[in-house]
Amino acid sequence: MQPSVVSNVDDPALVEMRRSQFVKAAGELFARKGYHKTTIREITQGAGLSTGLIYSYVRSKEDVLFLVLENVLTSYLHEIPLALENADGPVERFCATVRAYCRVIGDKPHATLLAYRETKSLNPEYQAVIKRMELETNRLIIDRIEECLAAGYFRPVNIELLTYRIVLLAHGWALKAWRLQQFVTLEDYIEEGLDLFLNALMTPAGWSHYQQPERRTGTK
Amino acid sequence: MQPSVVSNVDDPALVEMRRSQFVKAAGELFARKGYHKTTIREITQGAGLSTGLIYSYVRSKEDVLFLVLENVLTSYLHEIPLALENADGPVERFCATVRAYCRVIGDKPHATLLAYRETKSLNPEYQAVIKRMELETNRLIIDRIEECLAAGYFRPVNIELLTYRIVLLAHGWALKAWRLQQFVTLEDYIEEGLDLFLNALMTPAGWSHYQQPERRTGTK
Amino acid sequence: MQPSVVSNVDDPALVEMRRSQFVKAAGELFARKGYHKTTIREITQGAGLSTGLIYSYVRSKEDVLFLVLENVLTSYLHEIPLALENADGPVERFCATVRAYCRVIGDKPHATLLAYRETKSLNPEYQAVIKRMELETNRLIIDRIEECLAAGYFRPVNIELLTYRIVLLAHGWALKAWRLQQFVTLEDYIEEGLDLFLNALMTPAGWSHYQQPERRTGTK
Amino acid sequence: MQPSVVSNVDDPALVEMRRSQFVKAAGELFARKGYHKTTIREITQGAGLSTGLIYSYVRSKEDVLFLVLENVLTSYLHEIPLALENADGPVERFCATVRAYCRVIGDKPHATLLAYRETKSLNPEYQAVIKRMELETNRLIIDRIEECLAAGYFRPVNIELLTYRIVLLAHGWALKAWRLQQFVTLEDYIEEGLDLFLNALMTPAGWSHYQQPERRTGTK
DNA sequence: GATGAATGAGCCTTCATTCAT
DNA sequence: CATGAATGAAGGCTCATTCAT
Repeated sequence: MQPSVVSNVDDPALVEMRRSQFVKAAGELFARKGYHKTTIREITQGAGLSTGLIYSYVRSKEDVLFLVLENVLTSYLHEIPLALENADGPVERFCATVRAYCRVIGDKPHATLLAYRETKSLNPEYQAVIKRMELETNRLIIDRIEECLAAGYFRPVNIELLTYRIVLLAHGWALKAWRLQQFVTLEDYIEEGLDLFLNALMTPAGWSHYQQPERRTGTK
Repeated sequence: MQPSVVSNVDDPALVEMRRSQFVKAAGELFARKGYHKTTIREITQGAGLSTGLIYSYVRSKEDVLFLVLENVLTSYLHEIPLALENADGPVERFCATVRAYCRVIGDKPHATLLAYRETKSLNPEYQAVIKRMELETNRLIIDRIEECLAAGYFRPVNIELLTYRIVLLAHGWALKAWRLQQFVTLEDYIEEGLDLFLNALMTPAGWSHYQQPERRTGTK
Repeated sequence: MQPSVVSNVDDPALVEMRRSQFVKAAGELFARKGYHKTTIREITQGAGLSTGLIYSYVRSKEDVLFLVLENVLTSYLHEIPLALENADGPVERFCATVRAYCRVIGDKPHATLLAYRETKSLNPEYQAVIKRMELETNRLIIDRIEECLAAGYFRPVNIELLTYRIVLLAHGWALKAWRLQQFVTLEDYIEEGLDLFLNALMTPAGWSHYQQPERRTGTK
Repeated sequence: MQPSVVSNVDDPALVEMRRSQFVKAAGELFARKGYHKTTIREITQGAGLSTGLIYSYVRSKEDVLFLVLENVLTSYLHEIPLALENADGPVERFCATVRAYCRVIGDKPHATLLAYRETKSLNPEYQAVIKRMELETNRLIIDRIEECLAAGYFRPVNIELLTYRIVLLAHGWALKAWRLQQFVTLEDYIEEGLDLFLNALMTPAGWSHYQQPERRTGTK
């Protein structure tokens, strides 16, 4: 991994610690007020440190935004795979991943919103890094789909497109949570969404191997 | 309609014309550089007019953003219903609306991205107006769903939730066009999406009344 | 008299009329909001005319201020001498002039305040004209003092200084009216002030010829 | 004292120093060019500091004006009472205060003129503070008058009114210095003014206790 | 003569960034 | 390493003035 954001300070543990302080404060402020309306002073004050110090750990305000977004994406990359630990078959693993993705986003929808809103405020290089990380996250889903296809449990599909449909299922909650929350819980939103996909995707072989959970809406 | 943005100038035709000039220039700049990085000077130059003039037609830079977003939403509200003119049955009307929604957004994805990115830059009052307009647009879909339900062509569903799934189908294209375009056309994206929903929603009665187009992916 | 403020318009009667419209509106606005916080638009709107028109009767905003101030000073020059019509002896004429001066100012204290506040906003040439007019007004007092001296009714005094003491008596009311009004009427303020001066100035010969009004405070 | 003007900077000594730099520069500029024609850049340059810095010590340009005026009034409040140190009897103390007031104003007439000219440029709250300070200054005079009355050295008078006559004596010099200087010195202006008042005010008891200075104009 | 839309210079204020301590 | 005062470029907005109609 490239040392995308450079620091004046040598001690890596200190760098790590200070950055996480700034990123935490900045994340909250950016989510609430937006990147441009947040000042460096607010960030450093929020972190309980002095104004100038942040420039020992970051070259510019833009770096801070990048670190915040990188942080969000990295957490996805770390947390989603944990869901596979207790999942057995290919379909179960697919479902577990979708649920994990949705829950991770449902857990901090503001972070995802922030990514949608402010990624464009980054320079092209940083944007590219963020996009690359999104693609890495997508891979978590793609791999599950391919497992299901390999097992003959899913019909042939455009894998990339299906992946994005699932990404949009997850992100959709963050994007429209302000309204969706009024008439559905996150868990119901997930299950109904999964149901939709499984019904369209699963082969008979798939169904026979898949232990469906109780609640199902559009059974065939 | 509330005269949400006031003007110094009396002649309504002139107001209309100048505003559309400013809105056009601003829309392009906001989409390319973002709201905050765009200056009033750039907007007025883009419109071929002098710096100060814009303040005869708008009270603040924020007003310009509101007008741009209002303009986008209004165009949706006007253009989507046109698709109903040649659609006969309830399901056909539903499909026509979904297609129209997706195409309207596919036509100017930057406008939709702008709405996602910058609505938060508006004051709460303006945000509320924008949200209300989004709900009005949703109604175009809700009405189609209810027609299908009334005719017994769709199974019982959570209407609001289904509406948002369709909204996300349409918006999803704008949000992820940078990647989706690489492996699917808008039309295929639409049809496959529609297919997914119809398979999950349609009753046998629905199928017997609905003239499916040639291309279908997940046949029953 | 120099045509200090020039106009594009030929018809003198029209010039006179329009100017008085603008001066009236401007006078009120300047007194209320100050010269700099008043806009040309407010003035023209206050006069019920269009923005551009004022520049046919005046070269600049500064000209308007000059006209307003000139107007005030001119009115003093016209109104104060009227008090002499019914005044007989030198002392009576002196007193009548002092009273008239104070009353003229008491009548529109805002105009005098405006002169104190905004004369410095004029260019040096205009300031000089205003000062010259003030000196002309002073002459109305000086002449009265000289009459009393010539008659042997006033002791020898520094005429200019005495004049300014009287000017300050009059202007003082305008300058401090906000407080003075709370514990004295203008008429009492005048009479007590006059009394002060007469006691200090009058010779025995003066007293024997002067019909004192009833009310006197500090009699010897 | 209320912290009417707030500062970003903590160190009180620094705040004090910087403010006095800005106030000094601003005071001169305001007196020469007026408040509105003076720019923040001129003030900061005059203080030898950078443009933005002033906003660490002041919230707005208006604050600067307030500080300048407050500074003037405060200096009156501090300096005038010093005159009492060597003054013995009530009348001596009265005269000393009047002289001190006149001299303080004669020392920096521009400051007093500035107060007359620009107080209205302040918001109502600040105006009220300034007026309150003027009343505090008046108290310095009122107290002297009351001493003289208590001792039976002055005849009964309207104290407030007399106070304002003295205030106007002092301010009058600032207001008309441009002309008065041409035919009288400040000291003569003061003594002649005092003389006028004493002759009108003093009781026989007063005279017998008061050591008149040599120079007297209107002797009894 | 009258109108009012258009111009554009200029000002207050903000805030990312620097650097002396 | 940390602090926070200082810098100065840049942007939103106002408004006197012009000029085509």
